[in-house]
Amino acid sequence: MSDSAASPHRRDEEASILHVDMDAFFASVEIRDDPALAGRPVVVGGSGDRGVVAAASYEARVHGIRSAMPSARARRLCPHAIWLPGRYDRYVEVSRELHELFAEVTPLVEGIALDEAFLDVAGARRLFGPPAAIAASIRARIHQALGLTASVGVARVKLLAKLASEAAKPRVRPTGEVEAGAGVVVVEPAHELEFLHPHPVRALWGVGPATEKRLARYGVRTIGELAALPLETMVGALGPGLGRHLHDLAWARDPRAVVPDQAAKSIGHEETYGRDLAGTDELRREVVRLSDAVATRLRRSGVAARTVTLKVRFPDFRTITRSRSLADATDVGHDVADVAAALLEGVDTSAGVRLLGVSCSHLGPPPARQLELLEAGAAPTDPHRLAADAIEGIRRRFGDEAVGPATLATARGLRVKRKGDTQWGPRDEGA
DNA sequence: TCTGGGGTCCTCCCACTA
DNA sequence: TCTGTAGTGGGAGGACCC
Repeated sequence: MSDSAASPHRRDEEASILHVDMDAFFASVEIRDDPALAGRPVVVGGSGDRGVVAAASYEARVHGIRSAMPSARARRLCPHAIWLPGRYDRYVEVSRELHELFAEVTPLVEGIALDEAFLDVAGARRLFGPPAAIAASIRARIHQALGLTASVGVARVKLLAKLASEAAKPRVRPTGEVEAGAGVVVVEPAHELEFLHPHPVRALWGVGPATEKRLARYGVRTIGELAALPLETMVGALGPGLGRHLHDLAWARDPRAVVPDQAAKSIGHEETYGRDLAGTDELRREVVRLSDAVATRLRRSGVAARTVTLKVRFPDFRTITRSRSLADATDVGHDVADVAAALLEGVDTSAGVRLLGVSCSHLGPPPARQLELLEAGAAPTDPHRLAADAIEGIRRRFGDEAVGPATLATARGLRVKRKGDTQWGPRDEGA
């Protein structure tokens, strides 16, 4: 038997993928920026009744508070917690600094969220040593440069690197004490299944509440139990796509590479309102506001969209989407709003509206650039586009609130939507 | 327990076309 | 011309991720 047959993986497939995950990121940034918060239960998230927890310090987690938990429940669990609304722009800034540190090690960085990324360090070994040493040094650099702590998982494939970083994190003991984490956990290729199989199926990428429930009907609760199931059974239970995918993951087969700088496939905004919206005028105004924000981001990203999707959530939480594709791609707020408003007209909103969303997909080069390709020097002649160009120029100089659709004007200025301004739910109207 | 925002991907259905 | 079929793209919705 050859070496490659005796071991589960080829020798060149070493553990060289890192998953770096910041610990309680948003809360930690707040505590770092205001040391008076240190050691106290800090919760970042929407403080209103319809908000959710974005991040909780470990002192808050001791009380059972977790991210994505409804704020009302978190408040009951820990009434004396310190609530912060979150500063999205600040987290983006810190995340950028974090990525600068990653770039010192490898260009192969795939950002997953503001606070986590995969790094492929196979090519960095000659300069920086084995992946485990790179992981420890990145962790130390983050602490030294940013004053924040991270947990790092190292493995041959993404799935295992992610589970390893989770295993490296601090945790709350049942006694309520916070136990420091290992900081770095390496899953050696020879011990992958031993590490993977005791995890619950929910730990697999692609298994949420619905799939977990379906698997439970087959008596499958752990990844090891899932791995023991024949592939045909998995395909029968979950369909060919998901069934095969999960079966592979359960055997530590995860072919996904670390892919840096992936272009966005859609750009959108949605907002849950503190009170349900009613009335055509109010809804239409919100559609214009969301469309304006989406179009602004399209233009700043240098793309135009062919499909506009409107999302409506009713007071009973039923959610529908309606979309329409255009003959020509657009990045003009007026065009997006026109389509979104037409879609809204086809929806019965008499029961009220809890959430509205507008998103754009099928992204490609903007019309001006398409024209340029055909006819160098050609200028756009569409009046809405000319207006949009002018608005963009003014906003770049004087800020987003300087100019915008007339329908958004109020006595206190323009009500312009910004990314991250209601990230974790509507603001507490009493606050 | 009463559920955010910004995304991606997959599946199903339907209409159109060859 | 009609019918069956397969491929394709749009639209809708569900599941999932952080």
